[in-house]
Amino acid sequence: MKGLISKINIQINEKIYLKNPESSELGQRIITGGIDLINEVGFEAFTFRKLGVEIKSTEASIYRYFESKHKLLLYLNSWYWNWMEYKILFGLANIQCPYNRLEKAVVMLTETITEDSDFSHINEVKLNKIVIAESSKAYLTKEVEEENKIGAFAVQKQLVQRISEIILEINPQYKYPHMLVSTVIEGAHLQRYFAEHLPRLTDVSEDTDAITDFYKELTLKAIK
Amino acid sequence: MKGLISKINIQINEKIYLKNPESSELGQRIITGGIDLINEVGFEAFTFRKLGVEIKSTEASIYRYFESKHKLLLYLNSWYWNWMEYKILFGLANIQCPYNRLEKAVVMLTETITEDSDFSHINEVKLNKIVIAESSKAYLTKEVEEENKIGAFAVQKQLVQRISEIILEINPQYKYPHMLVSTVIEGAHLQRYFAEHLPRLTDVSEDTDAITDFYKELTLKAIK
DNA sequence: CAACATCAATAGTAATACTATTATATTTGC
DNA sequence: GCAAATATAATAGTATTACTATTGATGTTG
Repeated sequence: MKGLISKINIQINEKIYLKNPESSELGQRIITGGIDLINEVGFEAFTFRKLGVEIKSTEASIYRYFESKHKLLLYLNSWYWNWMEYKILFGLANIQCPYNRLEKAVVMLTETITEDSDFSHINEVKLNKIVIAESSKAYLTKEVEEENKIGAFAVQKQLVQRISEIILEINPQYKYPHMLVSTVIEGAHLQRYFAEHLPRLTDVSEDTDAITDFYKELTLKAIK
Repeated sequence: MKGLISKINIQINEKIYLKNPESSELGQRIITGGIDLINEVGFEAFTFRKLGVEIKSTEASIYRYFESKHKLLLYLNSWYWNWMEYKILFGLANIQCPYNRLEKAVVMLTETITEDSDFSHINEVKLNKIVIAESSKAYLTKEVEEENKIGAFAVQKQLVQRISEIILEINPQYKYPHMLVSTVIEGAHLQRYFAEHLPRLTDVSEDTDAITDFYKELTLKAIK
């Protein structure tokens, strides 16, 4: 089982980094250590200096790999969505019925990641937490459009496109497939965050996964 | 018309500021100037020093009113949701049918603000842009829970609660009213942002207001 | 094995977020 | 009516942050 997926090499847009962190041992430590530290202190308090101490390197060396901490966040975000796309592609491979395909995709997009696939030095459970709490900061900036031009958000857009196509297969008349998919993706992340920190904004239930349930139901009703 | 609404005084949680910006002329300049500057340069690049120059005061004087730029953002956010609650309360006053009440509320929550109500020194059109692009940064921090404890997000929570109650009036069996409402509110903001900066993630149409249309339809179908 | 490229460390700079202290008005109590 | 108390904002900082210029060490190739 591990065989197939472990061979997958996640390719990140070259314009996001200065030097490919996959290409050296220090680069990999920057990524794993960065994920740990951002999770620990949050993106605002995260600095390359602190990361340097953590991974026993220096600020300046980290700047060889990433122009800024914002670019590192773009990298992590891209990695996550690349990984998610593989995961979904793989998960949908044997499903023919578009209804079932859509349902499975929504579940995979909205469920919490609880297992590290372990095919790289990147822990997807921790990375999922960063995507939930920090990734909107990757595009809510004055630089979005330039970063979009260099392809920093291409993976997400492709994934939204792919799932929109399944929706159109089910209901070719449906007017808002992209809005629905991006609402589900971003909404689910927000709900997970709310459930943990601002429960009054959500409807948490202990046993079943209310968030996945809610978005599954919402999607299927919306495209009817 | 202006009579009624102009008498409304928006009260902000005292724990958010050091000195009430409504209480002095400088305080009001901090708010109006702050809104302008955040809109212009974005929250990351916004500093109290720059604001001081803009409003012909100083950094230190602004620190008399707000402990940090983050607290100023919390203030603007609270002000906006307080204003929105008044607006919705007012807008629903003469509507009896819960279906129509819900529909009107969703429209008011998701439409773009194009007119400044002009009953204060605060421009709601500009403030709406800040809420869309920056307000998630108000709660996506490691300090959320403490800030939540002092009531920084009480207004939003109350509004979500109010609209959830309308939903339950229509369908008392519906399991996820809070999730639906917060998904609609945050989703609509995100879609407006995407439509402007990352159109591939949405379905923009020039003539009608696709975003309001989408969320109206989504809400009504969801609670069926 | 010399030329060249790759790599990471030292030691900075400019700008940012935030504060301690003082000077100047304004209000209040008697 | 004026001294004491208070409100107000300015000056002049500090500590930290994001980011860079330069150099020395290591590895690679013709």
